[in-house]
Amino acid sequence: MATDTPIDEHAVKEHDTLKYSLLGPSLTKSGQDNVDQQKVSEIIYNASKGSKYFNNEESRDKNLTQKIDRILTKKKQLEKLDLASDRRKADDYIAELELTRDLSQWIVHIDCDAFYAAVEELDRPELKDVPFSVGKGVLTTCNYHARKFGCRSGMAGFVAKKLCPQLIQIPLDFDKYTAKAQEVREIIVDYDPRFESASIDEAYLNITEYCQRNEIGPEEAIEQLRREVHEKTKITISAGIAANAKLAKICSNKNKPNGQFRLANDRSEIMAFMRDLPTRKVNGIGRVFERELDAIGVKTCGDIYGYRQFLSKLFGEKAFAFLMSCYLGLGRTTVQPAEEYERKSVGTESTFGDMSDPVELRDKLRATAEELEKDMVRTQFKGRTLCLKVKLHTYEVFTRQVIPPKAVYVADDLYKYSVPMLSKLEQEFPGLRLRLMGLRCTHLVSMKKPDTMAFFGFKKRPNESGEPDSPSSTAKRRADTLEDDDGWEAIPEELLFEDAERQEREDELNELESLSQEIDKRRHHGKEIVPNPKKQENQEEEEWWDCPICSRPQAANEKEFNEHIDLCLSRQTIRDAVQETSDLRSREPTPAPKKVKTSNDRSKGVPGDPKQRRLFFG
DNA sequence: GCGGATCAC
DNA sequence: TATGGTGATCCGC
Repeated sequence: MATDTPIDEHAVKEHDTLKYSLLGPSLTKSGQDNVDQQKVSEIIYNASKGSKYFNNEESRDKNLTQKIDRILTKKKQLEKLDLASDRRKADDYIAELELTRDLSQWIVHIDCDAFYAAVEELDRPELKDVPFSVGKGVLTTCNYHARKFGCRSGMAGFVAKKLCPQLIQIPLDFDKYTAKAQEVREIIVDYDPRFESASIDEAYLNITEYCQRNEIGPEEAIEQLRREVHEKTKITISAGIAANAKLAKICSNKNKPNGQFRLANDRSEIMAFMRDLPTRKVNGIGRVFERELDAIGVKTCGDIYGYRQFLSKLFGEKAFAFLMSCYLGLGRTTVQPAEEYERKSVGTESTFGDMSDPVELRDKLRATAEELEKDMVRTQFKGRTLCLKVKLHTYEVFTRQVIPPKAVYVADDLYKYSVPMLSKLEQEFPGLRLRLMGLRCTHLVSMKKPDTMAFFGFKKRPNESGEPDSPSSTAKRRADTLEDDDGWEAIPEELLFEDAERQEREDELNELESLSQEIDKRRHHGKEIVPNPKKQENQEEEEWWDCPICSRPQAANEKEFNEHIDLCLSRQTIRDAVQETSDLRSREPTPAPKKVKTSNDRSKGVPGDPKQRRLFFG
């Protein structure tokens, strides 16, 4: 650092935080110990400087600095007050948490080392001794040779090339990684049949029972597991063994690659372990929260205790509870198959060259809708809410959502109901120019029949053997029956609308659907109402437009008219009536039975069908 | 409930 | 030449 030039101290600080941020989210990952971070940071900074990406990062960094200033101001105010009751509240909570401590399980987290790179090396042994990355535009992962140069996942390819000019970049082959991951799973299932896939290359196991049954210690068992995986798949894995999932996850990073670490199931050892652990090592504390905590003086999990009286007021109740569990080294001791988690959304998004032509944007939206339909069919869901995501050419991200009159999954519907959101954005940001577009369905309605029907109490006809369905046989069937059988009894009469009423509601549904189409046509392809404000002047003869929904005349102002229509469309009463009708009509009521609640675990893993899980950064 | 922000992988 | 995709959660309004 130049010390002879006088620089505004504040500017230097911002400079540094930005550089730190530009280093990327995987800074704490392994393989970086011998890297000169200062030099790497300088190269990344210079390679990025002036780009739109850089400008956006700079802007985000400034916002965060302001947010931190507000946090510090608030902390100063709090310090003037009597926080005895807050401290007592925290102490009571700690005592309460302590009662939940469970040291009776051996939980293991395993993590394949540089997984994608390792799989590629098996196919192409010549890669073993040279630095290479998987993924071209952006690195999804890279081998340990490349990491020595400062290359890491999430980094732009051209930046990585600056750090390591001889870097070889090879394309992704997701099917290959999935197949290899399956080989690994076939081995670990012997150690815990209910193991939990956390991603394509990570899993949690509870080996308590395995160790008891085989009269083997946890460390020995995991050494054996790792050896077996290596022998049979040629993949090396790292593992952490501890009393709960949070600790196991931290431990698996301790002796990476190809190593393991055990933290004893002992309260004081766990407390000592956490005391010196940097906050960033905990799953759920990222770059932002790390900076916020650092600003108030919390650098390690042990530091949390001394600030317990401030935390809930500064960061909220959830963060308070989470931080307390970090200080104590507590975490979940349950491990369960990923399929038993409830999926909450299905979505797709893609990046492209800057695009601002309204017709092109609509084509892109249509293509996105078609992609989403595929995923909705594959996962067997409809969505009650549809969410449009855009990223401007400046990298700013915006989302907009609507509640269509019925649960949707067909591309035509996805498109139909998302186009108005796009049009609105075009009004909001004249000359809208995008680099990314995405669609996502939430508030999912399952299209899988057996389970949902059982949940609502509809009985299956007696099966062929004549014996009634036991709960266990129902559960057993659930896993693999997706086919559309029609063996359900008629829906009990009392659950249906009266015929006349049902007919009426169906009519309402049909009418509303055709109305929506009409609205869409008139808004975006018709002559009376055009999204392009420039064309508006020519069609100002009419003073009023009739709302196609409520029939009431509205001022002939495009913006207000659209807003009125949105209001009409989203009227709760219509929505509910239509939703109920369409649900009953298709005999798929759903909300699938709530399966698992995610506790105060701040980790954001992606449960769901492991086969479909996409993982990019190993 | 909506939209922005953060996080994991 | 020029910085990802999928999914989850939390917060402020």
